[in-house]
Amino acid sequence: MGDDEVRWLEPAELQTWMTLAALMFKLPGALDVQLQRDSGLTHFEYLVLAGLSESPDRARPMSELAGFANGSLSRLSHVVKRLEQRGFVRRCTSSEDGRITVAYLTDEGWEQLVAAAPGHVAAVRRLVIDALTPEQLAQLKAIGEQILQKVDPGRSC
Amino acid sequence: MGDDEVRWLEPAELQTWMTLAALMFKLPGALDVQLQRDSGLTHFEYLVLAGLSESPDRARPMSELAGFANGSLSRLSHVVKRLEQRGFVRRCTSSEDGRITVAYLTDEGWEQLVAAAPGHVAAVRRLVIDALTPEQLAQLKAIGEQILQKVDPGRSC
DNA sequence: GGTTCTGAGTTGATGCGTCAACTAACGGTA
DNA sequence: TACCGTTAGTTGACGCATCAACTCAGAACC
Repeated sequence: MGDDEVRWLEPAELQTWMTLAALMFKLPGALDVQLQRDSGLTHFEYLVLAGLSESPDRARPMSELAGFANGSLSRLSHVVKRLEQRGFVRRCTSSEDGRITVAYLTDEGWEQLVAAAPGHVAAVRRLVIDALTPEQLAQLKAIGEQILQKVDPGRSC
Repeated sequence: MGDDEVRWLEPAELQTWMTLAALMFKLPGALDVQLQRDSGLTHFEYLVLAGLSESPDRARPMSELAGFANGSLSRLSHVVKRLEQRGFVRRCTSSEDGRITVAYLTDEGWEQLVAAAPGHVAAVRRLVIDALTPEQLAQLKAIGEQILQKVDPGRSC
C-alpha cells in the first residue's frame, strides 16, 4: 500500500469480519456436502444446470452461463465437459456467431436437476432462509449487494 | 426429505439467496488474489499464521488451530507441512500428551505475517468494512452467527 | 497389565479450480 | 483479400482440498 499508517480493525469490526470469514469457509462446504451426497452434484454444477433450465430452450452461451454461475469461463468449460460426459448437457457452436458455444440441457440433465432441487432448496431454507427473520433477509440482501459492488464492480450492467 | 410438498423459495428469498451465493463465490477469490499477489499466501495460510501469532508463545495445538482457521485437521496438516517447508512454522509433539502436535511460528513466519497484514487488512476494509454502515456491520454479525449456528452447531462451546 | 476404544494427526490418491498458452472466428481497415 | 486486434472458448499443467486409510498415544475397563 505504501502507507505506514494502517487502519487496523477495531474489536467490533474484527468480530464481524471473523464471523463473515467463518461463514464463507463453512457455508459452501455444507451445501456441497448435501448436494454431493444426495445428487452427486457440486453447488457450481447445480447452478449451471439451474441456469440452463431457466433459459428459453434450455440453452445459453457459455460466457453468459459463466456469469450466472459466478465462475470463470475456464472453470465452466471444464465443468461442462464433465457434465457432457455424464449426459446432462450438450454443446454446439452458434450458427450466427461461430465463436459462441451454446450449452443446452438434455432431458437427463433436466431430470437430474428436478431430482436435486427439492433437497437443495430444503438445505438453503434450513441453513439460511429459515434461520433469519424477514427483516434480516432484507438486510442481508442490501449488505451482500454493497459488498459485491466493491468485490466485482460492473456486474449486471 | 421424503415429502412431496416442497417449500420453494419466494422471489424475495431467492434474490437474497442468489446474492449471498454470489458473495460466497467471489469474496474468497478476491481476498486470495490480493494475498497471493502481494504476499504469496492463501487466505487460509494467513489465518493459520494469524492464529499462531495471537497465541501465547506463538504456539498452538493443531486441532485448536484448525478450528480457529475454519478448516479440517487434514487440510491444516497439509498446509502446515508446506508452511514448515517454507520456514514459517515448526512442529513438535507435546511433552504432556504425545498425541498432540503443537505448531509454532518462527521469526520468519512472524515477519511474513507482519509484512502481509497491512495489505490484507486494507483489502478487508475496502471490500467489506468500509462498504457498510456501522449499523449494517452489527446486522451482519448477528446474521452470520445465526446462519453459522445452523451450519455448524456446536462450535465455540 | 493386557485389550479395546477413542482422539490426534498424518499420508496418498483423486478430483476440482486456476493460470497461462493456445485456437479459432469475427470486425475493421487498407 | 490480407492484416490486425479483439472476443469466445478450450486445453494441460500445476496446486490445493477432500476423503479414506492408516499410525500412534492415552483412557477405560476388566
